[in-house]
Amino acid sequence: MKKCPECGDEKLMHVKDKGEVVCRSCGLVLEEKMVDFGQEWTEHDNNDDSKRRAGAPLTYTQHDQGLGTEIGNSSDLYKLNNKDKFKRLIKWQRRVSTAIERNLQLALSELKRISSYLKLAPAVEEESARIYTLAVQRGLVKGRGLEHIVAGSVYIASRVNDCSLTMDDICNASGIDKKTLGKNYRFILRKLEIKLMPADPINYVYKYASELGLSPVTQTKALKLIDKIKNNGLNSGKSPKAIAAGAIYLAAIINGEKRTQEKVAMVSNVTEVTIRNRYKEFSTKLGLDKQLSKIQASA
DNA sequence: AAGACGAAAGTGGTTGA
DNA sequence: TCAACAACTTTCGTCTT
Repeated sequence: MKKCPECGDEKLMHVKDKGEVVCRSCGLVLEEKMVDFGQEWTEHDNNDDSKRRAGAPLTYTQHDQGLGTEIGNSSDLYKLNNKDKFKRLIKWQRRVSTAIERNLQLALSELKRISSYLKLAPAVEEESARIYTLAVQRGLVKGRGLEHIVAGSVYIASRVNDCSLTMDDICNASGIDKKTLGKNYRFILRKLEIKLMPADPINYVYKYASELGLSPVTQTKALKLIDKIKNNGLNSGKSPKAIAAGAIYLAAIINGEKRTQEKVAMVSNVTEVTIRNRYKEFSTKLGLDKQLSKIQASA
């Protein structure tokens, strides 16, 4: 059993889908982004080639998924048979591949641009490309800006993958205003019948806490608060950013690492008013107000 | 002077008729 | 499609430390 080098505790936990191992007591991240490079099948005898694959993996980030084949003009067949037939084939391949593929080429280069600007994880980029490809195939891009659908796909992919990108981030990267992005991503959701879970405040806690320079203890305190908030149904209908910000503000005070509302508002992109409303609500409804006024009295 | 507080008015999203 | 509603924002004056 592994121990946490920080506090020596053995209670380690896996954070879902993130490939991280975190110490339950102090919040230290021990391992992150673990990838298993081994093969995913068991080899029973050395001659079993049935599951081996060849070639590059399929990817949606290339317009033909990396599988494109072109009719060449130097093949033996070309030389042997009549040339007219092959010229016609080449011509037709070009024609057929134009509409959707050219669109995809353009869109994917836009996606690459956004992706590198936001430093997206490859999995998120891949998912964005997949969603976009589906959208094109269903003809959703017709009559709409290509870049709008790209931005929408990126937003959906980031939500699906629980990475803490906000609409504002995507807007900055793509130069599209929030209203348009909102319209388009919901349009894609509806047409592709994708169901989106509300974003989890927990994903924002890691980000905000590190930007505020808060200790791991405070971070885990905030996570525990969010747990309670969820159990008491205080999260429904509220913005996950606001919940994370409020919980962090409260956790920081309780742990004697107080940050000003202004600073928390800065990193979380919620207003001080909202942080006040949330943390007040949390402290009263979770019965922390007495503890809180004690701390504030002694400060 | 900085930070916290809360009222008032406005915005955008959701829901239900 | 429209109205009602809660959450959130913006702005601003006041209070506290």
